[in-house]
Amino acid sequence: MGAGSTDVFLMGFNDNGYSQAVAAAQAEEETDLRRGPWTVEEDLTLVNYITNHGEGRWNSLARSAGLKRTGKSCRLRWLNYLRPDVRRGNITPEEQLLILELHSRWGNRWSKIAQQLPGRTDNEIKNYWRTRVQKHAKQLKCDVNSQKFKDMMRYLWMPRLMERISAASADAATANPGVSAPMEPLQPAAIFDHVKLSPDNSSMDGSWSELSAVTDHLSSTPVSDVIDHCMPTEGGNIVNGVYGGEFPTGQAVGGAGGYSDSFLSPSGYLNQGFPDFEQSGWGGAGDFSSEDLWSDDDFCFLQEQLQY
DNA sequence: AACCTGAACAACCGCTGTGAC
DNA sequence: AGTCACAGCGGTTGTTCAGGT
Repeated sequence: MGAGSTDVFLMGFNDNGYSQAVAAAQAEEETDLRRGPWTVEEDLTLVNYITNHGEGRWNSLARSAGLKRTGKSCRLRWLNYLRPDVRRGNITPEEQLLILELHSRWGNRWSKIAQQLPGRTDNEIKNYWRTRVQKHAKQLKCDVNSQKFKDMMRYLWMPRLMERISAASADAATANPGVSAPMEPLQPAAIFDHVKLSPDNSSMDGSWSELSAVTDHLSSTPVSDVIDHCMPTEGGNIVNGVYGGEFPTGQAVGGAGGYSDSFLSPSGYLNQGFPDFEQSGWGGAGDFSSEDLWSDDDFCFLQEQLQY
């Protein structure tokens, strides 16, 4: 069936006067639309059709391709699974770091966050957040949206990820001098440099270069030092768990001065030192599983800190 | 071996924004 | 200006599977 005849075929479906929900329900009754997991045959049909005709006009596409699916279902299947550039597999530490950072800035704007992670879908990032990140919050008995947990991510989790990325990068360079590591992990600072900000991101206060400087500093600094020194002074300046774009770059890179040792106000729950994460099972450099971010010991320590 | 539980992922649902008419 | 279809987004639910008991 050519495109022309398709258009003629579709004409009868336009302007039918029903609301979307009613139309969808009716269509489902009349055409016995399929639901649930996609079969291999359906996948092939969809891929073949899009290869030949392109994507878009999903309701039309579904009918024209002969799929007993709603347009929404076809779109979702294509975008989240069948698209050639979809990346499968574990979320890398670099990606985790970026997700954490972007979520702290944008909240549950999954599609916006996904745009910064090539090949990752909003659904995948959303699932990652719900299953991994929220799990940690639950284990720590604090709300994922609480300041406590946000601070925890920003000052414990993210620096730790940066360390792991740097360590893995260094290991790869040592093991294979002159040969690129298979993963070619980005340096922490580079991760943020690679984020392409659209014009509407001007609300981020132009802080990415500053953030890069900070991440540079963090990645070359032991975690305990980070915890001790990376808190901004002048009232903390932490808004909604992020630095609000006012991180004093020069002071951060300079190290001495500019940051309060009192660390987290008002409770100071993280200013009492830091456990030896290497020894307590956070996994060594190069352990890139998405698990092992927190060991049991880590949780015990953190839970103690959170009892205030 | 059977059952239970929870993690991970896929898919659906409801709502909103947008463009065409 | 109002209505409609559609695309897209975020929240939620369903399914599968691995690990534990």
